[in-house]
Amino acid sequence: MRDVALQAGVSFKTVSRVVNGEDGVSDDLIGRVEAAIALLRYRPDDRARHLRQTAHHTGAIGFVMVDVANPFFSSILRGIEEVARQRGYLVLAGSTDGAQEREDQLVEAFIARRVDGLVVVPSGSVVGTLRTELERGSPVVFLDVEPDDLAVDLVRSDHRGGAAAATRHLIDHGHRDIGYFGDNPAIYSAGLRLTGFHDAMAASGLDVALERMLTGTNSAEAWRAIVLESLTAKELPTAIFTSQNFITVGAAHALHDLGLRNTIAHIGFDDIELADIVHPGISVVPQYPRNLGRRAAEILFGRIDGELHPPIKDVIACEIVARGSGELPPFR
Amino acid sequence: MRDVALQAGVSFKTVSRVVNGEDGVSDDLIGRVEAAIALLRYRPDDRARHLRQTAHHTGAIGFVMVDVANPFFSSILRGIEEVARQRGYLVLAGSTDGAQEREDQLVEAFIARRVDGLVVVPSGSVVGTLRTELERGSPVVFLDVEPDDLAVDLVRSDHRGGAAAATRHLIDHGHRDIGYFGDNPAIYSAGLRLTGFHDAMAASGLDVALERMLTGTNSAEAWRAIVLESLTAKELPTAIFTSQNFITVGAAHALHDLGLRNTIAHIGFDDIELADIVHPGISVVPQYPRNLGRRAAEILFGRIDGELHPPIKDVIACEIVARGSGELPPFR
DNA sequence: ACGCGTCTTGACAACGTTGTCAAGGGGTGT
DNA sequence: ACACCCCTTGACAACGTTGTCAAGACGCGT
Repeated sequence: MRDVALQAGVSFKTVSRVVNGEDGVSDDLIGRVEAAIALLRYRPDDRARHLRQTAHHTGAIGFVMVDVANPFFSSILRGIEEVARQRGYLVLAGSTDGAQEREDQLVEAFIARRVDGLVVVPSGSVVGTLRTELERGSPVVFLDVEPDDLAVDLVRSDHRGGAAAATRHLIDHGHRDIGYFGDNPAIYSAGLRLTGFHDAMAASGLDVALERMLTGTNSAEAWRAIVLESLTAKELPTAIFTSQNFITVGAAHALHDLGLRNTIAHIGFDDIELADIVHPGISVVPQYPRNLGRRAAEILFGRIDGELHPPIKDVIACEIVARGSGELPPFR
Repeated sequence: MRDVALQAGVSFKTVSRVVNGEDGVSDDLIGRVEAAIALLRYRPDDRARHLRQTAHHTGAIGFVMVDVANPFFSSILRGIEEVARQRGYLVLAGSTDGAQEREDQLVEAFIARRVDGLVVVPSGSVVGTLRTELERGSPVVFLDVEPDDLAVDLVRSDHRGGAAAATRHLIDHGHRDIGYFGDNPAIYSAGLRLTGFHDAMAASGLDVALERMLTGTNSAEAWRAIVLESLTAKELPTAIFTSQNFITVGAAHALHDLGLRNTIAHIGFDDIELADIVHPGISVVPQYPRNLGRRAAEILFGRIDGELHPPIKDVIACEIVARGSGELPPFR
């Protein structure tokens, strides 16, 4: 900016005025300054700009998720981005892979860059940097995961209700021996889904046939192997519930490998591409992640605008999409 | 920082020293400063930090893509993030939806925040803000799209070769009437894939049976309708090539709707979840987007580190994954 | 007791920008 | 001709941080 001022032969305050389109600058000077800007390829520095205007916002929000490569999260990100774009905001995003340490790093980096707010899918309980940030009063909206001891803004699907509905769906189709495959129940959503599964089983007085829970396994390939191995026991369940998109894909592959896709009923949490052209179609309890993201961003911007109402809890109901695999009768 | 200094009864320079872990501060003062930091919940401001150290880097790179919700791009982002994380870098990312205006906005916003470099999937020809940035000498790596008039670092798949191989694959299985579905060929990769298709057809002296190209259609649902409508003509092609993941999914659905999945051969560009458990499996020419992202980020960081070699052009070869649908014989 | 070096600490400028205020020029009303 | 006001322009401080340098305290050798 100094260079531009020198080139145009004006004070750098005048350059600032031109850059910001303030009026009260003569056409002559505007022309000279613009010429100098083009000549020197000057670009204003938002860091300095925001630094000076301490009261104002920085035009960026952060999104801390588990893994962008998971379409569930990238769709959420897309939803957040849509809302942010309308407001001229930028979204900083990062994947934690479920690691607390990485979550702390990301939150710290975002805060150091002075984002105006955060949408977070916490990895575990809310401790460390994130908790400090909440205490400082930074706008934070939780997504998918509800911290147990904090009153915060929250958007999530009804994991427990959805899982219970899915399980009941299998029971209603005559199944008694139902297997469950899910992430480590210490993960909030995974825990709730397991609880929902137990809810429905208990309500019908059924014992759980098979339960496999695993930590840190986030590829469909890994789950394929796990399900494959689990279903080679002599006593097979007549139906399975898979509590997450990668698991559903892995299990579908495994059932396919074993030639059991028409034998063992299957219903999954999260929707999946092509789920309706396989045969039988894969029945699921879909979430609508882009909407989750949009909603979270809307709440966040409300807070950024200074809205002070008590914490919002949006728990979005889940309904079953029946495509065939979840409606198979028990094979025995 | 001033407040922390006041609270601890030291100069703010001493606080700076403690925050940055410089030595030459007595244990007594370190203790007092740390207590004050905890008490006041102080967080350093990276904007001011980087502003002062003009020579140094800001620890962020930008990624401009078409749409994060497309797994192809979110996987690239993930790859970039992995490399960035190792270096302690943050990734700013944004979707353009293929709009030049939005691309300009994003590049401008990233530059205004002084990212150290950019990975870009340009929407059209390289004009406007991005071109100016290149001229200024900012490190930029192009991904998936090669600008026609610029010598730049580039990572992409061999769109033309891959499409030609896919088409030849169909021809080798006896097909003569082959239909093509793809994005507007003005889009770089779509154009090359169409050219590859034509290459293979021409090499075998075949006429193109059916060609549908569309602009701005980026949902599988929309493509399903388009393919559905195209395949109700009396004279059906015996095979189709779909040049992108959403199109492949849409076409698979459409073929399924028409009961033609076992009749019309089908091969697609980009891999797809579940492509191997449908029947027949969907043959594809996969890309490995996470690797593309990693590679682009590595080149970018090389430039950021000041490497000066001539532009790198990584054109990654594509091979066919045969799963059944691409190996169906002509039905007539 | 004095000079010297080392170690700790602080004062101040600088980074690139905007907010505040004052100075100068020109026009208008009397 | 003079007072007044408005319009344009610039000087300077401030934002939160780090780099530079100097000042003071302390220990050691003579």
